[in-house]
Amino acid sequence: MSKRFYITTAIDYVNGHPHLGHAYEKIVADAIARGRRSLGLDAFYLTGLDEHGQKVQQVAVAEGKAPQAYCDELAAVWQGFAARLDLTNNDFVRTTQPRHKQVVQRILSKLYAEGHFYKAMYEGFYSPKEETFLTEKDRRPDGTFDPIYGEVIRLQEDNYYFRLQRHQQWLIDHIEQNPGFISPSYRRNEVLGFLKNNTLEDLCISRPIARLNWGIPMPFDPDYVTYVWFDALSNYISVPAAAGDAGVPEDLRLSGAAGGDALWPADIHVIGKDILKFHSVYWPIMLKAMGAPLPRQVLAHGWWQKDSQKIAKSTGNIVDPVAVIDEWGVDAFRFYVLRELDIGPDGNWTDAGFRARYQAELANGLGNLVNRSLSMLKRYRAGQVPRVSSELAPDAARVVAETREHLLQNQLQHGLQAIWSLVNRGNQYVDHTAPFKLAKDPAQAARLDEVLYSLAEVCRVLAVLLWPFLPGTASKIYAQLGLEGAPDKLAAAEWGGLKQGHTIGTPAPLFPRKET
RNA sequence: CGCGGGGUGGAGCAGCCCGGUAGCUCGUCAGGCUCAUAACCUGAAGGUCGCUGGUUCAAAUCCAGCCCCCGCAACCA
Repeated sequence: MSKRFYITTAIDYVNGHPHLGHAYEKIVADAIARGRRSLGLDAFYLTGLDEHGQKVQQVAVAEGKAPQAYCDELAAVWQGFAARLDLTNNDFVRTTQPRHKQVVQRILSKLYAEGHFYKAMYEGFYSPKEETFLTEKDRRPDGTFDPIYGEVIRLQEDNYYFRLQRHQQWLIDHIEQNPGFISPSYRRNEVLGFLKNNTLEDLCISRPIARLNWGIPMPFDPDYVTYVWFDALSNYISVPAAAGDAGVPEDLRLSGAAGGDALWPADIHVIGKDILKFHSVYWPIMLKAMGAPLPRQVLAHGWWQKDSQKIAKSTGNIVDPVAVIDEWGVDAFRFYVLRELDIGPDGNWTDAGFRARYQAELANGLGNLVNRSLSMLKRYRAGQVPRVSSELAPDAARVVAETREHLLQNQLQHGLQAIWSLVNRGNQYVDHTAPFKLAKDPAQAARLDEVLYSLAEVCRVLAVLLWPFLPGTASKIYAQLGLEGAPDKLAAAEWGGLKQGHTIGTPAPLFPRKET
């Protein structure tokens, strides 16, 4: 049995519509997944929705719908969104699916039986309006609470708690001994700092059914449902567990051994920096308690701002990914977010920056290179590929090697930079060799063949390199080259793929310039 | 002393972990070219790398302190 490459995103809370941040995370994970596949691995990409919780229940009721019907409607929106982003997710998990609920209940039963939970009374401030507990830290200096919480009452209730403290030391050791477990490294330091300077408080994992019934029932106590985070985090393992995955502890699997290669443990959990603690503290502890191996890496990305301001629906400072894709195409969107922002730091979306990258790098850079190269081949050689020559082979080989390394390191931004160095090299090459001049001199025919071959082949190599990032564009380049299939294997980037005598298709601008 | 991120030529960023000619895109100026989506290529101007100290033969890069922006602070990617 060997191991497949398994990558996940956070599952999104269904209460609301997709925005830039969601799109970014999904595209990052998709590019990594495609990159791994291009490198020859069998990659499985999971994304999905978190559908339980008070807000869902609340909104559904307000709209006069059953919560499940409400979720079904929005799930269609989110799945459509994934398709618009050109994601290659292999599955789409919804926490209301029977497979997920069954696995979560198995996990709960197991942990309960093994003494990881206890019941205790909680007493504290509670805001019915926001349906949230408040602590002393939420009080303002004068002792009152912010008006957004409405009337704040004192509440007592029994709940189940997950014992965390016993897990603190091994987790610290694990993070210290596995430098790649939390990435980037400054996020790792942040978690270590937290773990070393605080005592973990036990995690409340239940809600009384009287207050919230839209959740997974606690298998050992019908008066409670599972607290959302326990439910949500489990999705990463519930999907493989339901499929009988060989990497999941046997008592958690729903079906017998499915055979084939194991998915679990996950190779990468792509998440936002805001939920780092859940993924690097609570989730590993949950897994340890259930006897499952830990994921290899938690990869935390940053947040987008727009025009240096926080993105907020309330102020209207938003980016609508679907609107951008409608206007500019999905690859332009994917390109901007992947090229603009490295995985980790916060980024800043500006419409001017988007247009600038589109115009300069996509239209004038890549698009123009492909268009002029193929146009000349069409015009001077009737679209017939001349005999193989290799003047640009060293440049291509260098960029292929760099891109391969960057893909392995999940350095998507650097990968695109490397690829564009080849784009620029191609445009420079046209200028230096001036095939349009060679074409006027019959004595230069052999030289013209060399140049035209190198240009066409560079376009082909670029298509292969671009596949993880801009799959639609990569396919278009292949189509314009008259090639069958998808440029989805990096091995195909080896120089000399275009054969003499092959006839290319019809050149057309990949990224039309926009009048602005 | 809550936690974290950032301060690099006009704008936006990379480089900092693993010290050693300050790189990229846009913009500006001057040339070239005409195959191509008026795109492309070449060259130039422009930076005391937030401030102050320290370590070092050498610091944007390591250490200490300070100033200034910005996020987060249990269910928001």
